Amino acid sequence: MASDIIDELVQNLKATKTRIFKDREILHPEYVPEVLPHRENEIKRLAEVFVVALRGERPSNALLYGLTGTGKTAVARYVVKRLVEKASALNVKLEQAYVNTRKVDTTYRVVAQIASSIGLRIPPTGLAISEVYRRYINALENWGGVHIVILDEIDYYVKREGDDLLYKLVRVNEELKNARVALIGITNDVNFVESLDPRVRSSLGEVEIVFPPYNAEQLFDILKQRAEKAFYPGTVDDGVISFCAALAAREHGDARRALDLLRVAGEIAEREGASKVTVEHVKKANVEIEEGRIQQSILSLPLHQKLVLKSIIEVAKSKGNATTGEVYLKYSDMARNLGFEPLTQRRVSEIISQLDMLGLVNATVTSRGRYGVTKVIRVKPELVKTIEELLKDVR
DNA sequence: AGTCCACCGGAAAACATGGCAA
DNA sequence: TTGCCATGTTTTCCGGTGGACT
Repeated sequence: MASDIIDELVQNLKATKTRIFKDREILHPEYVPEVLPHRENEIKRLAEVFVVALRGERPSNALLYGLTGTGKTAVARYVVKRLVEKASALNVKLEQAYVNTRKVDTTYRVVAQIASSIGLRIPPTGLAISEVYRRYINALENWGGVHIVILDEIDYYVKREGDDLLYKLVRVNEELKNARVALIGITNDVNFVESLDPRVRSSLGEVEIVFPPYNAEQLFDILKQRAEKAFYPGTVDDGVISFCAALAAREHGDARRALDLLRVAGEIAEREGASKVTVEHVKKANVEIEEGRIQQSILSLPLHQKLVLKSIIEVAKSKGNATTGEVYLKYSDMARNLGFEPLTQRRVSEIISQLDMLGLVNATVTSRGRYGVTKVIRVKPELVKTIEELLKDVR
């Protein structure tokens, strides 16, 4: 029985596998293409600054700004990758470290990851940060090359952990005799720089490069270029591509978004066994991306978060909205019925804020005068069903 | 003009876990 | 083994607050 289903899927896979995608990887956000259209100026500026690394000198630090999906990361990785290739051809000691400080989110782990790119293994925990730091500097000194460190999304990091690490990294060269460290900071938040210690700012931002958003035509070129490699000829018309470009251009020219749309549209087309990707597929992709994001975030919620969300739904269903106090009562009940000790209201309040940030509910602090200040929580009606369904049997 | 509600949200500290080094 | 460390979650404590109500 079950094997029939599997057989069928495997049949489908064989039948459709090669029809639309030639190489799906090309559309993945991580992929760094050989050519970056409409970023020639940025590439040139960054390369001009960093090329001195090939002489073993320390390049100026650079700071790249721009909204999400404007090619900051791609440009940085592209330039550095090319330089490292050149360096090994010229026998120059040059290495790169790339850290996304939103994913790798503590000082310890950031330093550990930077260090690992010059072959230094740091245990996942157990050491004092100062010790990790010392080991990195020693390793650098023994190695004696130029280390280019790309810190992606540093605004997130600095908001959480402060700028101590940046301060140290920026001044690390003072402690080094043989080796050099150069930084490339990447941020989405233009105001972020203001919040930095002035000394860090001036030295991290020795060179600043601003990435303007792409417009629809530029997005079209980017998609077109990738689509030619990712899809078989004749499976994706220009009309489809420009539709993706237009949708993404509406969202401040986010190229990542555009690529996602195109990739998911292709996947849908493939699933449906269509021979071409159509505008309809793109529309479906647009919906699917959003729904998938929501489902994903609900299902991956920890138990208490789920209970809180469930309580919100139940309270809001009868009244239209809910307040922290009401939700807390409901939640405490629920937790006790299931045999758990409820968390404190302070904590639940925080959980509600998190749910808000995930976009699952809408919580705004509102003063109701005589009746106190509280979060008024609302849930989008179209989400209620989905959430109820997904949280039906939380235990 | 002042009161006072019902929370907010920052800060610190407790607690739990997991790991290193010697 | 013992002592130290990082990290993540939650609790404890508490000053702060916008505006309806008196």
